[in-house]
Amino acid sequence: MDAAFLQSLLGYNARRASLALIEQFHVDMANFDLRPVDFSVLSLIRHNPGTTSRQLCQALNILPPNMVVFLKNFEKRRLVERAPHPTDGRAMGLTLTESGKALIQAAEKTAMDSGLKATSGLTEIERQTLARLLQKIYL
Amino acid sequence: MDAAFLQSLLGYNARRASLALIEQFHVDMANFDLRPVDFSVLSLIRHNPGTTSRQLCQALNILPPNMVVFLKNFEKRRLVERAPHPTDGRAMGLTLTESGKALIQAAEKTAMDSGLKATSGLTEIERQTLARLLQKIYL
DNA sequence: TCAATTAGTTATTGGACATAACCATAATCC
DNA sequence: GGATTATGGTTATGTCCAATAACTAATTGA
Repeated sequence: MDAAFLQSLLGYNARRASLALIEQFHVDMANFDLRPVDFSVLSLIRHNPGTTSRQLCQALNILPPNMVVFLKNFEKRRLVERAPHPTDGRAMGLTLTESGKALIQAAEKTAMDSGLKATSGLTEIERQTLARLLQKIYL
Repeated sequence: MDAAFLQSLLGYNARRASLALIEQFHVDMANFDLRPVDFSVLSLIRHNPGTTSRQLCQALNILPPNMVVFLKNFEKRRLVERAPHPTDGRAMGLTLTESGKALIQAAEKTAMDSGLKATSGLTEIERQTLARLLQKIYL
């Protein structure tokens, strides 16, 4: 099967690689019960304590109604807590609970290892080049 | 918002870049009424006339029941024709109609331009490097 | 002050992908 | 050569995820 033309398209290559990485992610993160988007949200809260739902939506390109579902789920799992925002009465400041911190800390380590496993054919230099070029596209 | 950690993960970068490329694809391909997966299927049939549904499924990592829907749609639009396979009585050989050829030929040109537009911050060398590294992940 | 904007939420919809079960033909192997 | 297994294709269905519409409450700003 000749797929040479498709393989000349960056969109095709990016999508196929992305799916391969996500597949590995699912395997390695099974113990955490975290999908990629869950992981991203928790990681952002960890590194930006007190952030709001809206800020997370903008950072991750997620629509607010969907974020509500994620956060509600995190609260039910006692991973995230919501406190009144200090300056904006409409917003809620988001922070991780102790178990949330423990979970995302371990999950981040696992995610890094998963990425390395899925890109075992690349050198460390190539990984850095790849990350840099991909960021030039979406940032 | 500090997203430095997420940006160190290749999976995150690949997914975000992939979504950005697909978004541009949708804009530019609006006139063709082809989603990325439709485009990929038609392009493969163009470059592999006589191929079977199963071969397309394997090449694009699509499950057979979903491919049926795509191909049925293409037949309804008079873009693809199915003929009895010369050697396998179960299979059908897939070819493009004249209008199918005309459509995908124009669509391929548009898709290439779309990819260039979405990666305007990259040099041609960088695009080639990126494609090569991404293929190392999923091939 | 009051109109416009923003943060958050609820309910619902639509699309993409996966699963189960099935028929017809091919290939395999006593 | 006939039974068994595997494969190509199909139908129906289910699930998960992203998008839309509509709403409340609070803030901003002319």
